[in-house]
Amino acid sequence: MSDLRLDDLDHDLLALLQRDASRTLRDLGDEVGLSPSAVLRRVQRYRCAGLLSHNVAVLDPRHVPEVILAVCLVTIEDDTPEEGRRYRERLLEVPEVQQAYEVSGDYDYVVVLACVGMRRENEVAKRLFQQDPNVKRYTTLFVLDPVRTGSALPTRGPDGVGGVTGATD
Amino acid sequence: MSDLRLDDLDHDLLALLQRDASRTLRDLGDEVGLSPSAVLRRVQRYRCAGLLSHNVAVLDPRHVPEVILAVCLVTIEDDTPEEGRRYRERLLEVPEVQQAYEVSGDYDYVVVLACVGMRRENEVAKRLFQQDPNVKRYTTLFVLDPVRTGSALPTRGPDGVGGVTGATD
DNA sequence: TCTGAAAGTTTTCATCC
DNA sequence: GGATGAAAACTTTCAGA
Repeated sequence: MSDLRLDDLDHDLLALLQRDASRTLRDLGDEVGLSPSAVLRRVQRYRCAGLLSHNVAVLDPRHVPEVILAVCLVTIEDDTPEEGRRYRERLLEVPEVQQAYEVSGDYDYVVVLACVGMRRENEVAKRLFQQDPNVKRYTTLFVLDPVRTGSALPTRGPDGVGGVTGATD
Repeated sequence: MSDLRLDDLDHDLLALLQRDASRTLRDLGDEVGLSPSAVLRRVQRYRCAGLLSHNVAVLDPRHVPEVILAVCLVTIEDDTPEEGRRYRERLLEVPEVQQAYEVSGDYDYVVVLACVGMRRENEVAKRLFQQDPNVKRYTTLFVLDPVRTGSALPTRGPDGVGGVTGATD
């Protein structure tokens, strides 16, 4: 794992790829002022470093009928690290768990569920929260409007903050 | 906007594409038992219907140093629909707002922030929550462990629930 | 609607600047 | 580091079953 210095072009490319990964190397190069092969060399560096992990297709939720999004705020019983590990494994077993975060503060976990139909939503909530012995209490916030979705990460901070590390193979 | 009937192969393909959109048509076809051109025809149907919107690159947060994820739970002052619209616009102006949901229940908005450095995190929280006249109160849950991230949607429910609609162009 | 082959791009790599 | 040009691979189209 070594440092991977990123210049402005790198930050731009990473932002573009996080918005749309289907653009050609030529297209990307035209936008940032580089040849296709120069873009490729940089992209390969990101991949080798483990910074760029993979590409995913994004579905438009408006075209998946009956899809329900819900944010669940979970408080767990005081438990051992081992029990926590097992609870996270149980979360990962359910494909409708779109996101799950262990957090600090007023709750212990934030879980985003994406289900087809309210019936499935209830099944999942029952399994993961009501019937789970590790869960003390939980509350569900149903999503009325997904104002913004995605998993884009910024790569640079306000000033010089934000070098990037990656494995050098 | 018309119905787009999906069979089991379609559900499988959509799940595969949401996991990894870089696989070739041949590769996908081999996995589900279809020729590359048959896969292409189906994928084009999803795109024309608006179901498949675009592809994005996923960064590994472990290789973006100083990246901080936080889930903010926001309660707003009673406001008009117009004020709500303007608040959502202010959220969308900030690139560090990775996700934002208007929700029902104990809070009004759930906002996921992804920032490089705690300093930037504080700047953004100040701007969007502390200084905003529409916000009554908010609480921040810092992410200790991103157990699962992503934006994958299921396309089928427990039983026959979950036909898919899309625009036919 | 699928298969299989042909045409057109894109990605990739070696080479040079 | 970046540009150029050739080779390989993939996507896309189309005729035929």
